Formats: sequence, C-alpha cells, structure tokens
Amino acid sequence: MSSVKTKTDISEKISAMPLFKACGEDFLERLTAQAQLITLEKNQVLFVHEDESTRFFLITKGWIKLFRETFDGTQAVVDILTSGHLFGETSIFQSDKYPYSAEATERSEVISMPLSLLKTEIEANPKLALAMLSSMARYRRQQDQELEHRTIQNASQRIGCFLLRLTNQEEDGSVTIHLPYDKTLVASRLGMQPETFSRALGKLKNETGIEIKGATITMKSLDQLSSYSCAACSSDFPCKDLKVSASSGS
Amino acid sequence: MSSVKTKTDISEKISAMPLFKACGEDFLERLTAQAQLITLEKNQVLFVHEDESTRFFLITKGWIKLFRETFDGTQAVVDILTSGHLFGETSIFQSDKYPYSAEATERSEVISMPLSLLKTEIEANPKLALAMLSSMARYRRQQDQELEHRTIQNASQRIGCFLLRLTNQEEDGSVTIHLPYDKTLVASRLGMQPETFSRALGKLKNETGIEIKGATITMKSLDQLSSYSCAACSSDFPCKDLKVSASSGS
DNA sequence: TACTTGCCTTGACAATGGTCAATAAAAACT
DNA sequence: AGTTTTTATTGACCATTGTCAAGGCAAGTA
Repeated sequence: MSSVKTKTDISEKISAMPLFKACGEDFLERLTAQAQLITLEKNQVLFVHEDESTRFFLITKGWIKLFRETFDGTQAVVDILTSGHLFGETSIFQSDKYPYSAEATERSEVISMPLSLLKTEIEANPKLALAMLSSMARYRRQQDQELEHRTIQNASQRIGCFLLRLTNQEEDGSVTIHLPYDKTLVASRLGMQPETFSRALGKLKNETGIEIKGATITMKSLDQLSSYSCAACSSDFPCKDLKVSASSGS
Repeated sequence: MSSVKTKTDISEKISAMPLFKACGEDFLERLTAQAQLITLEKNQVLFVHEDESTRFFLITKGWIKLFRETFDGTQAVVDILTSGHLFGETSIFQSDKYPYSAEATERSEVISMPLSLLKTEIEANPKLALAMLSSMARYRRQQDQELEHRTIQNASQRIGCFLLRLTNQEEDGSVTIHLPYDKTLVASRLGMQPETFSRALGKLKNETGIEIKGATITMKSLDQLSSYSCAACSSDFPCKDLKVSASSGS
C-alpha cells in the first residue's frame, strides 16, 4: 500500500519538474518505475566526489550540500540545494564520476533515478536536450556571478547579497526573512569562516540598520542593503536571474 | 581574391571546430556565408556586458578577455581564451544579452557568426545539442574547480596550479614554459592584484625552486610544484580535465 | 531542573592580500 | 641609440579574513 502511494507520489514530483515538461508519458513512467525515494539523515553522505555515477537525484525535502574536499579535510562548498532541484545529472557528459560529494544538512528526501535513462532520453528527445542546455546555461551564469562576488565583494557585502536574494525583491516596505539553514552553513556557502560570518553580519547590521534575532532578519527597506552590497556587483538590483523559475540545480 | 581566400580560410576554421563535427555541410556553408572575420586591436572591446547578443565568436588569433565590471570600474575576469575557443554562444538560452564583456588583450582575430543560425541548428540537430551539452558540462566543472581554488588555495598555490596547467603533466624531467600573456593579466585571471602576484611568484620560487626569467619559467621537476599546489585541491595530479580536447570555451 | 550538546559569538593575535608610492626593467617608438 | 611608455617589482602600511581559545546561549535530553 505504502509503496503504491509512494510511487504515485514520486511520479507526481517527477512530472512536476519543469525540466521534464517536454518529455512523453512513457519516459516519465519508465523513470518512475526505476526511481527510488531515499531518506537521508542529518549529515548523511549520499555519494562522494569521484564515485562512479549511475544515478541522479531530485530533492523533495530538506537541504543537500554539494562540496569538494582536499586530502586534509578542508572543504569548499559548491552549492546548497533544496526541494525541486536536481543534482548529479551532469556526469552523463564526459565523465562517469561525480564532480563533488553530496551530503544532507538535515533530514532530507531525494528521489534517485538512473542516469542511463536520462542519457538515452536526451539523445532521443531534442526538446529535453534543449531544456537541459538552457538550465546549464543558467547555472553557468550563476557560477560566473559567484566567482565575481568572491573577487570583488567583501564578507559583509556577500552576506547582504545572500539576504537580498532570499527576499521578494519587488517588495517595498519592511521585509522579514529566515535563514534557510545554519549560520555556519551559510558561511561555508559564502566561502568564509563562521567567525568571519558572525563579525561580518554584525558589521552589516551597523552599516545598513537591519535587525537580527537568531535566524530571523528584518530589513526596513531593501534600498539600504542593495546600495551596500550591489555597489560591488556588475549586475543591477533587482537581480534579473531570480525571475526565472527554479529548475535544475547543482 | 583576398575575400575569396578569406572565406575559404574561415570555412576551414569553422569546420575544424570539434563542436561542429556533428553538423552537416549545408549548415557549415550557411554559417560560413554569414561569418565575418574581425580583427581586433589591443584593448579593443568587442561587446559589453548586457549588450544585445546577436552573434557568437570563434577565436582564430590572439587572446580575448571575458570580464564583468561594477559601476566604479572594478573588474572581475571571467576567463581569458585563445585560438580554437568559442565565446558569446550561451546567450541563446534564457536571455539575449551577453553575460560579460569581451576585450582583446592583444591584436587578435575572431570569426563572428550569427547566433540565430546556431540556435535553429541546435534545435534541429540533436548531435549538436549533445556536443554543446557536453562542452557546457565540461566548462561547468572548470568553474566549480575555479571557485574551489579561490576558496582553499592561497595566491602562491593558485599560481603554481596555473603554471602546472600550462605544462605537459606527463613530462618527467625539467620543463620550461612561457606565460601566455602579461603577468598583470595572469594576476587578474587568478583573482589577485599584480603586486600580490609578483610577491606570491617570488614566494613560489623560494618554496619550490622554480626558475624565473621574465615570462619564462623553468621547473626542474613537476613534483615539487604539484605537491605544493595540489595539496590545496580536491583533485589529483595530473589534472584529468586537461586530457579532454579543447573545444568550446567561455 | 540540571546536564549535555551543538551552534554562535567574542577576543586576541597571525596571516594573507590590498593599496599607494617609488623605482626598476623591459618593450615600443622615433 | 635615446626616448617614451608600459609592465613589473619593492617597500611601507592598512584592511580583511583566518586561527585558536574561551565563553555564552539555546534546544533537546535525562
């Protein structure tokens, strides 16, 4: 029973993916047939960098951290993704190894699907290939921007930018947001140490007058923040790239 | 006469692109018919960030710097590409604006081709779409690695890594290389100031015993360098990603 | 309630990289 | 060859971020 219910559930979630809109019923059915729902405990590792890649994943609950780490354990966070995002799908091209490790940052659920099916469908279905290209192009721009920010924004500005991207940037008045995950994790996502994050957030508070209560942050207006952070960014506020519906992540 | 010769020349260069291997003669002919050879003087800007994108480019001579810059002129170098690389081609998807500015760092030549042709061909030719996906996936990994390096490598290590990637990493004995462009430019490519580059290169020399004469650098063995730089990298030496034939850049 | 654990903050200090200014060296020009 | 311009190096100093260690706070557990 539960398994049947689960399958229906999985099927719905797969079909809801914008990326698969262009795909026929039969493909979605085959995909669902081979899909598995995986529950990950906090800090559970799904796969590690250089593992043989045979499956890709769709997040349905929680947050997944993608990262790479050196021999001595130093790690660089590639991205932190949540529901509706895909990851591990790029291994189809060129290599059959995952380019990063994946770990749940809290209790999470992902749907695991075989890469082989995706691969043959991409080869057979030009619309899917195009959708995939489009999502990769979008991701690429995000990465370009990320690199830009690491180069020209300081810690406080990066935090400000991160906060702004959590808001509805059209909003006029006072806006309140909640950090989507631990401050420590936000810090690593932004490429800084937790201590630096803590101090830089304090500085941001002084300079822009935002209010901070734990993970809850209130900004009287977005103008103060955006003029502080976006001064060191090549793009205008509001961020255009946010208007595009989220689809493929990683 | 000269124009005929030029067209033949352009045609050959376009056909030689690995990306277009999967394309039929007719497409290549149409592309060539609408292609233009453009000569860029040193520091000449080809297009700027947010310009309407109508054409994409293949470099046939020189070096092109892709960069983004803030209102106050601070710039972040996205990439620096040379002969055989494509750029400006990602604008087909999602947006019709270039995501960066492009400038020649020395006298260079590029072949300019209409994006519209590429777009329709990608939609019609699954093999091209796949080749494109593959090249984007490769680029994406490069960017992931770039971001990783900015996070966990210091200036000297990044320079060491840059140098190693200019060598034939299979080589056993002494290796000599020439910097492909100005030190100032290498510095910006690696996200640091020229002064920092200069000092960090000096430090690298002390720590690994490389020899530096202007733009010529000699390393007695790659081991010293790789153990110095690759200690702060999640991937092994030699770098696997270099073995893939160069094709689409940007 | 007390205890434990994980997360966050703070202080003191070190390391790294950026800035500004002066100089040197190299390349391009006449 | 001599002049000019560009590129590279160096020193002195400052700003930012990282590191290590201690303490605080909050959520969950006994």
